[in-house]
Amino acid sequence: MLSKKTKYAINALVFLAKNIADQPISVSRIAEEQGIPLKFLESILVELKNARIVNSKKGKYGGYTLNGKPEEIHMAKITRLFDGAIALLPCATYKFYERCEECIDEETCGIRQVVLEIRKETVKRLKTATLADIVKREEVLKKS
Amino acid sequence: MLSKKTKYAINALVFLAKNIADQPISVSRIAEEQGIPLKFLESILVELKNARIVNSKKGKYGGYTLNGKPEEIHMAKITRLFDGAIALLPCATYKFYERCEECIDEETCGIRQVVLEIRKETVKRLKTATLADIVKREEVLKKS
DNA sequence: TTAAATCCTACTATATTGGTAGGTATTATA
DNA sequence: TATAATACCTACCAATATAGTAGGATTTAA
Repeated sequence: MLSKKTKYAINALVFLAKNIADQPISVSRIAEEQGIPLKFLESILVELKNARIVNSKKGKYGGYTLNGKPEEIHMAKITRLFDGAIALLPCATYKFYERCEECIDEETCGIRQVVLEIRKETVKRLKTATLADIVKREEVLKKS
Repeated sequence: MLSKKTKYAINALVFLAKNIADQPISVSRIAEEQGIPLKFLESILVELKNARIVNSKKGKYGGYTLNGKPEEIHMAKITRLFDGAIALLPCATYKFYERCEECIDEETCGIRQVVLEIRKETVKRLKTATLADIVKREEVLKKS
């Protein structure tokens, strides 16, 4: 499962992607419109800023903007930032690899092979799910 | 991530699949050979028994056997038993469905659509990963 | 009768999740 | 220059899940 933090982050980013303008958007506005607890969202946006996924502008009329095009920011990156590994087992990730403690022979582990295939497929799909892709999907869904 | 409980359960079941005989296999033997804490494995096997995935025989020379063919027992079932939902969001599962609290319109949610597709693909692969399939994969891997 | 097994109930330590509280620093504008 | 609105920082906290452990009761083959 994605944590609420990740889900909130994606929601906030999609909101930013839908509201690109000259003025940055404040945390309180995002929190209100997306139904996210204000203080929690604040901490999420600071993390997104440290990861250079958004830009911030301090002071009055400050707020956040996307750092990059909506086509470049995808769910895989956000998920990894907040939840860590995407794979179902530590031995099947490449960004957060760890050996399975109880595993006898990783190289010939059938479970790992299955999980590797699932991770590959999942990451591919999460990378395709850019902010632009999500916005587009919602437009299509609203029409039908 | 799969919990250790799920991973242990799959390991134990694969072990049972590799060692089908007239006599049931005791928890202590599985624990020893698979490197799983004995008491923890006991509780796992009781759950598997209650879910009718294994049979048990009490008393001396008792132990566990698979309830069903290795071709019929798959990772999706085990994962759902111990970890619950497979999908990345509660709104994208059918066995454990729950609405996302903060979601404004589930029907037109682009994130949900992505997650639904991932769940579908993942479940398909986990269902293909039967005990027989895992054993077969390991045989192939050992040859190369 | 005994040894070896499953099964049952209760407990526990640690980490993670999903927040809250309170204040500081920065900046546009009146 | 004062003020209001904003990002940013530090610390805390309650609830839940995870990964077990402890100690026995019950069952059964020999």
